[in-house]
Amino acid sequence: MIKKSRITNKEVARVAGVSTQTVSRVINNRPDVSPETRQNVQAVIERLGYRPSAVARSLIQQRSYTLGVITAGLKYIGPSMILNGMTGKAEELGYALLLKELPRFDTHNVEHIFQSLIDRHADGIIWAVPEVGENQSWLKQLAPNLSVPVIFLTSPPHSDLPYIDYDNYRGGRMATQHLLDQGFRKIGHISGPLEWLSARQRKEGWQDTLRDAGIEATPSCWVEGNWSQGSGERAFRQLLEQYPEMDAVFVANDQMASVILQVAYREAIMVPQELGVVGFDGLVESAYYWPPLTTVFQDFHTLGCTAVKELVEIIEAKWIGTASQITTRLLLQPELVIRESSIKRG
Amino acid sequence: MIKKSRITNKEVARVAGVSTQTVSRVINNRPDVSPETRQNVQAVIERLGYRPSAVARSLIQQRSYTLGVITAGLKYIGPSMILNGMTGKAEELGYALLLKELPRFDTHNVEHIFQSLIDRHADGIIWAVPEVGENQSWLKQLAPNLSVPVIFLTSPPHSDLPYIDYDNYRGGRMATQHLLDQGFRKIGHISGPLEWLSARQRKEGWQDTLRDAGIEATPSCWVEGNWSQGSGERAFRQLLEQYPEMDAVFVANDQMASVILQVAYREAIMVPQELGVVGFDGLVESAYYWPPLTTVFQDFHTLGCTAVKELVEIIEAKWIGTASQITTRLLLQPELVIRESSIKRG
DNA sequence: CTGAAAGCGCTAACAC
DNA sequence: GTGTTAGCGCTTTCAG
Repeated sequence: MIKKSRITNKEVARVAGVSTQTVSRVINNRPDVSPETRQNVQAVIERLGYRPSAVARSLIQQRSYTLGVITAGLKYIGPSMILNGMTGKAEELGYALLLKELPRFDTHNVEHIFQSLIDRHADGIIWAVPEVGENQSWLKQLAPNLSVPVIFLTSPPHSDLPYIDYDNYRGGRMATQHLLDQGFRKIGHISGPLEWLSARQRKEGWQDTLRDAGIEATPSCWVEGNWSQGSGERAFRQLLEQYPEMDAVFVANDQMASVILQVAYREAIMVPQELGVVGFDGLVESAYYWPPLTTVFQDFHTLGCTAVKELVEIIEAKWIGTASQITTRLLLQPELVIRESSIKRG
Repeated sequence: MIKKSRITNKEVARVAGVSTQTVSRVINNRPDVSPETRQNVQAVIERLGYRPSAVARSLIQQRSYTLGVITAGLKYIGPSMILNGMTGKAEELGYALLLKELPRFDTHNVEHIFQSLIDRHADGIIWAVPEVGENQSWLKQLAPNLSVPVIFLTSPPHSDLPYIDYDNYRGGRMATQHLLDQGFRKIGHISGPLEWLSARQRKEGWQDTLRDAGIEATPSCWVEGNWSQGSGERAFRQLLEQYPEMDAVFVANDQMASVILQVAYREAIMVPQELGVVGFDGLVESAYYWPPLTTVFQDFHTLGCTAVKELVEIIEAKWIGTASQITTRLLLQPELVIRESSIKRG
């Protein structure tokens, strides 16, 4: 039962006729309380609907069981699926989540965001913002000086900070290799904005795989998009023009790929016969595009789960005094989901 | 600058040679401090990188400047866009967000979720979970007994609790009326799952509008989907069968509508000439469907903003002692976005 | 204008 | 087993 006003330890103690200390022992399941006393106190707690104040506890224990999450772009599905994974795991592990969202992906001044999380005694912080432009370089200097552990959800920061991410480079390679395996040779690319590390990595994967196959990726083979549908259409039309012999295209995300499928359809370019298409991200809807889209699947939900799990491990280790040397560095492997858009039929 | 270990008020006081009280006055911008003292203390604060503990403050002030948010289905775009709106407004108003997500939309036992928020001294709670089945009836009994204000992001709870939502019923009417205006007469409907209040409301809007136009919506005119693409396809095929004379369809969300457009295309059903289509939600991608989809737009971002704004107003009013009678009840009006999928050409 | 004392709600450390 | 004392970091009295 939830009570209108806050019941305190003291009141419980008074009603139960014991000291606040004993009440404390009971709510913390300490062994050194006699069964009768425990039962009695327990009963009073239930009757009064007493709940210990997490705030007071945080203050005395110097632990809040709270994780700070810094994200950006919640209006896109990727970041929110990551968050979705985090909430579940956090709940499971008994941590609450304090959420902050940057106004833009490339927001620069984020020190006050960290501050506000630390002011609230967050036990650890998850930086779930993609690396765009220079938005991380200075951050990487800041992070080691923080009093709480931070884990990055972005590719290798070229430092010794803990991180977890999907291997975008390998994803790019997988997509391209798959198209090569299908017999496509003139493989174009529509990238994300190159200020994004992940866009660069996907593009490099494409480029290197072609090179390994003895094919050179000239500048006319690719166009830069900005992840959005609109940019996908523009990029595709430009690519058709500057690379007319193209027989397949690796698109850096599914949203742009969806538009490309539609434009191709309208322009009577047969997919996959005349144009193989592979996307990236593995959005649920990509299975319903026409034709169904082959894509590189990243499990954002798991990414979020894992981030929380790892961070909590670091926190607890630090707490127990175990080597705080748990420097998590995980590069998760994406998965190629093969559908019709890339299967060259006989 | 961020410091590795927490600097306390006391330390600042010691270094500055004043009492902790004076430090407190300075950080709270109280007028009763001499300019010199203030400057001196200010300098020490900067130098030491002192930041007051929000936790200690919460404890003494009985206010945490924290809002609890209970959401569900973050892996879908709607809930996350709402959240996106909340983070911005909360930041602006100086509140932090404590995030909880229900494992499922129809999670029943949520008392412990409220508890955990209250344990952490949230100043108010936003219930951003759609009404599904009976998941709210008992909640509405609980809410008035809570020690903190709660605001609902769902349609009229038939009680006196504050809420904000989009008018789903009117949205359904707008969509249907628009199709009628375009000269369509046999207007079918693919609804969301009817355990959802919003699905029922949209359907009712469709039904009533048809009735007002002297058209009866028989059971064969509609099929129930479950919001997903897959269900959309199934529902559409069934509807084609049981309502072959249908000349337009109002689909309860854009995701299902997108699949319907594709199926129609493949089956050589011309949209909009042979079949007018209107969706619901106003997803960004609906503008890129083929043909571009007419849809009922709800601004989720604004919904989230407004929720935070209203809740904070209630909180501050309560704090100032102003009539806690600010019972917010807002039904926002959705907006019809007309695109090609519903324009009957000459 | 400034400081001393008290206490928010809880728990660690030590008595008994 | 249980109570007492002290104090987490801050702010609200109330003196001076």
